[in-house]
Amino acid sequence: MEALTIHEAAQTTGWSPRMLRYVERAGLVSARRSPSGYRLYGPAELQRLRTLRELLSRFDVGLAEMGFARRLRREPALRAAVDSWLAAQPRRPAHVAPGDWLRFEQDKHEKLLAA
Amino acid sequence: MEALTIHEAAQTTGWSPRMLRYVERAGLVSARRSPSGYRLYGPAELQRLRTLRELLSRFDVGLAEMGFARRLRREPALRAAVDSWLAAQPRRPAHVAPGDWLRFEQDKHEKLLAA
DNA sequence: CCAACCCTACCACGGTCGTGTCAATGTTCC
DNA sequence: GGAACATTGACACGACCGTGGTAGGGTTGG
Repeated sequence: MEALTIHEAAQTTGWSPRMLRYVERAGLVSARRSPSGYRLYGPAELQRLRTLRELLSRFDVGLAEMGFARRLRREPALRAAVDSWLAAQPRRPAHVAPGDWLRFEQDKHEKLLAA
Repeated sequence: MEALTIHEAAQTTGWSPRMLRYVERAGLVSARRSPSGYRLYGPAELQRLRTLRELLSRFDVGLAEMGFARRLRREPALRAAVDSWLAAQPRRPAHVAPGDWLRFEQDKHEKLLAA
């Protein structure tokens, strides 16, 4: 089985060994461990590390923000609350009376936060 | 027209005036301005401030994280990249051969990042 | 056995977040 | 016109983020 040590994985992915450990602690890319506790990076992890790196630099996003995105996708209640809060913001549709729109969104919030 | 000054809005929403200005600069809740430049908070803004406060404390989320969620929803390319990266993570379905699953996700990433 | 690697656990340091306070200046209202 | 508010800008400060380093101790392989 082809598996790279943390230093080798760093070389081929553009991260530093230090950052690979940090990325793992951030819950984004974990490596399996050898019997003695060494991190072992397989092709899947290497690919994930490369695309992660590309994503972060292309959009100027941080690891913490990726962590929050991950949280959004595994906590449906959080996602629903955030989504509905944000949905109530933008240019409200002109064909809905402002009062009605507001009441609609308020109700939605009450229901969601009551859960 | 019923509109509160920043101090009054603070009282009834649980924020401090300082934080109301901060929230505005974070792009989350803006107040319209009086002719002389004073912020004027209407019922809609007050409601949004209250629900925002509830959301943040209930889920232990920060303003910056809400800002990122907002970014996710208004930058489809970012959202697609983040979503697809995260989608490739969890326990991969056992009925798909690991190699195939990996290649599938890699292809998806290449297509998305090439856009 | 020894060099070269790995582990965790710390210290450091500039940057941002969340918050308060203070200063200098303009507005409202009695 | 003076008290009580508003504005922006700055300084401060503890907490966390991203990153590097170092230290003390285990593992691997020639």
